[in-house]
Amino acid sequence: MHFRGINNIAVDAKGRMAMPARYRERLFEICGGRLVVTVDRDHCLLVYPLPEWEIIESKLIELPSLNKQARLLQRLLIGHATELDMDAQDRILLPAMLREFAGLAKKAVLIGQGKKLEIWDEDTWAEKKDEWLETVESDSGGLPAALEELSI
Amino acid sequence: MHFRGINNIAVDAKGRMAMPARYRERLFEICGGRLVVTVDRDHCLLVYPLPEWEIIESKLIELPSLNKQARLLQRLLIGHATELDMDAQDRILLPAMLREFAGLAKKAVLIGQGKKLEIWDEDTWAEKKDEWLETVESDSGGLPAALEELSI
DNA sequence: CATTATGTGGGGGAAAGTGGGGAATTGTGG
DNA sequence: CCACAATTCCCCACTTTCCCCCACATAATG
Repeated sequence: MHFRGINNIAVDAKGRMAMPARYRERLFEICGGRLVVTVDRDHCLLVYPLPEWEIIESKLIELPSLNKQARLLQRLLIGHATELDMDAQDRILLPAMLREFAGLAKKAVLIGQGKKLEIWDEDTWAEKKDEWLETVESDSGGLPAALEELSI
Repeated sequence: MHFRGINNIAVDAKGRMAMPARYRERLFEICGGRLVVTVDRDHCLLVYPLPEWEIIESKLIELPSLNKQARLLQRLLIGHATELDMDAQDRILLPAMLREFAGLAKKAVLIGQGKKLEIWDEDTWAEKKDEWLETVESDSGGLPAALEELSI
């Protein structure tokens, strides 16, 4: 049901990216290969099955229009949300603008994250990963309530 | 159903702008190509399908006339609202006054925002985007309740 | 080792985006 | 009311991008 795990992925000169085989069947069931890609504040890309994205989008649209934070999120997330269909070879074409945003060169990494997938530039991912390993240990102050009680 | 995603757009010397192909069919269904363009506080332009605009306009008109903010909004939004039809090539002609308002030069950006579209000058958009990305990270205090619990 | 599944790359046709000439329409001033 | 100017709109031509298709390379399977 959920996406998990990591895949090394090549992005070719045209900006295409093959969807790993293990996701294909499921993606066709869930959404007929219709995906939505958008940006994340950590400079990676988020990939949702279309129906899953629409739930999130609806929540965002319902937010009060005059609120500054709300508009900011709407513009970043909805503004960059691009609907992509998988082609006959089960690839998706990442728009140039989104590739630039995530600093995607030739080598990328696809990360399963539950209801969504994340695409990272390989180097960026490696850096961040090291960074997080340190942060998680030290900083356990100021967590939201739900996190304080989390048992993993 | 909703508008989303980003398009690079050229505004030609006459002030015309091609509507991206993926929106055309839908726009003709919804409103027969009849659009309303107006201004936004953030110096971009807002584009609504006519019926959608009429809902917004009604809400604005119903606001209390003695409230300063309300009058201000009414004058800005209703005052600048211009009805535009798409031409035979699916382009719209942006009035000079609105182009100036948004600082639109040759290169612009069209952003899907749910029920409406936004038109930005390319440079302005890039600046704002960077600004927002920083804001999102640092400032997560003082969010409306609906935002605190948002899971994306 | 043969055979199938999976990833990767590129050529070419179709569609979308862009720009400019000129006709038709509108508005303005005499 | 007419002449002139400005604007708007339609048409055509060019350029760029996208997407379908085929081909091969690499890895997994029996």
